[in-house]
Amino acid sequence: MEASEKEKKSLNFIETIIEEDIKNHKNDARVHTRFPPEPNGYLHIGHAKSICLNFGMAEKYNGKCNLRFDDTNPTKEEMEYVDSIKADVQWLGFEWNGQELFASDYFDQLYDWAVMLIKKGKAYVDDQPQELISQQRGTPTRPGIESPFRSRSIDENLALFEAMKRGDFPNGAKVLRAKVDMASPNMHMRDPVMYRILNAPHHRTGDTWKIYPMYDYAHGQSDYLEGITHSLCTLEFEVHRPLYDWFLDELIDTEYRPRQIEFARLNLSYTVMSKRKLLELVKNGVVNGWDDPRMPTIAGLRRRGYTAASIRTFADRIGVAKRDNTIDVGLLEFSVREDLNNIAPRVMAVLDPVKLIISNYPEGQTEQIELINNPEQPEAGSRNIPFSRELYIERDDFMIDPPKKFFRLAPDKEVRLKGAYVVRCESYELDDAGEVKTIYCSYDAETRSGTGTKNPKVKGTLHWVEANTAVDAEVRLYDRLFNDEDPAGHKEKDAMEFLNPDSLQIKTYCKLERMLADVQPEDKFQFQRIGYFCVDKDSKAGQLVFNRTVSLRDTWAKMNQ
RNA sequence: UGUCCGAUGGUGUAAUGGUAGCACUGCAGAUUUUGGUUCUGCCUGUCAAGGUUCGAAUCCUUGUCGGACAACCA
Repeated sequence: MEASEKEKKSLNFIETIIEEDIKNHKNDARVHTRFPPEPNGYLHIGHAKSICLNFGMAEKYNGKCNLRFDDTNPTKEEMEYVDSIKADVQWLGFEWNGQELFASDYFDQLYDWAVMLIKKGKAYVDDQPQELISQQRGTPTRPGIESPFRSRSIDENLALFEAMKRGDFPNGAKVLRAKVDMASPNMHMRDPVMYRILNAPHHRTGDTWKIYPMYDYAHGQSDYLEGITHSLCTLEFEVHRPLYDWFLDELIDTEYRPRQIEFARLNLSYTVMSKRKLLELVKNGVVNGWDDPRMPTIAGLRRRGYTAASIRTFADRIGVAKRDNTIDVGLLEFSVREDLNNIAPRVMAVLDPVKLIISNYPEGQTEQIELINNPEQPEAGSRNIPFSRELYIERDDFMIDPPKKFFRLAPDKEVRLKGAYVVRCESYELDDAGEVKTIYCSYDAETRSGTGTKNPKVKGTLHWVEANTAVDAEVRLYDRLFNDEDPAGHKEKDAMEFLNPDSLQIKTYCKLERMLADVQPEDKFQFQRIGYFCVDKDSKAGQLVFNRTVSLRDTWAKMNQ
């Protein structure tokens, strides 16, 4: 049955290719992918798509997936990022094949191959400065012209390249170029640079190397050395593919060949995704670091309260194709709500408290109210919370002069207090500022939940917290960082002009039911009727801090828009 | 005035020459001691024009629109 279900499910274009390759016994019908981040920044939700794809294909086809750091540029890369990337991949729930790998593991082999290319007359040392080489490359619509050093003798090239390796020249003095075709309509084939001189220590190879390979020269061969079969990358590398194949053609002679396949990167509405823009947000202090809960980074989403499972489901839902796409950020929110709805314990929390006094409830009396922990999970059981004469309810749940469809509390109106009694608003008191200070109600002792004696139909049920036992907390309400659907998509305006000034709202005087006094960072809850919240890493006993992951669907708020 | 890639409801994604489906969103209703969840129903789509074919989202031609490419970045 499972097999027939699998057959029915349609394939994305990558799965189609893979299944075709398996059928043809290409590369011994192996499937081996890799996730190849450059360790120069934090992973974001776009990387998550790639991670889920690469690891997902390996899982689905009983293959393997490597984690390989593309560390060919020592001036940009740091060990710190290696660690954060590993942590993020693991948190997402994936296990890479063996040890993590590095392109720098292959520097020796890459060098030998470069020498081989020189000997074949397919590579040469160019002495020209960067600007000149750049000029000679032409433009997409005009062919380039050949470097005067292009026809150097093999021996000279060999000697020069070795001298480059030795460190005889300053940065930028020379480069090694592949001899391909300066007239190619593909810019990347116009004698691309293979090696540049970089007198910089590498985070793994230290001072061993003075020259470092370029991405194009390193990536395909790294894939080859690792036995990668399907090298999945984003669309912008499409034009690099002929070069990817060119190096492999010149260098190797086996039947096994890795194949580069490109897919469209993820774009999310109301979000920026480029490393540069993300860095700008951090550097300018718009957010508080890479793991700010408003950031689309894995670390940010995690701190925000997203579950790994919800991100994986999201990645499944958005699919994979080659056309440019912008996913509605609402789909991400839907995915996390769906997961949290199933797993998050329900608790009572009042974010904007106003005192409610039940005038006819005996002073000093307390009773225990039993509340279901999670209606979606009967086995999660129930708990008791105290109820007494003085409670807090949400300010929004009371209106002096309510509109017709307002199902909550108002003068002379009745509501049920969740799990407890039906109360009727008798009067209210304002403070000097004209804000509601206290609401006075009466209760009907026979309406207690579960007793069944009396169950009047009331339209609304409110959450509440017992005043004396409530614990205080700070709650951080997050909203989208940008007000514009495509903040980075404007030619004339910078994304930063569309920043949402209300992306963070801090509630300082929240009242929570007492069981929340003892929670740990990343613990997740549904604050009944409000949304999903998780404990922030800033939280301490006695100084609780919660982040709003996402609000509940709110048809009432929608009606009032 | 180059090369390559792409175009299916509002947003994504299927249909691989044979009934345009699914998800999200939106709308309407049912259930509900969360205005949550769940359930039901509905709206909305093949970029255009030709051609091939009994039959085209799918194949061909032309056009239109969008994207990528000119780091010693990845």
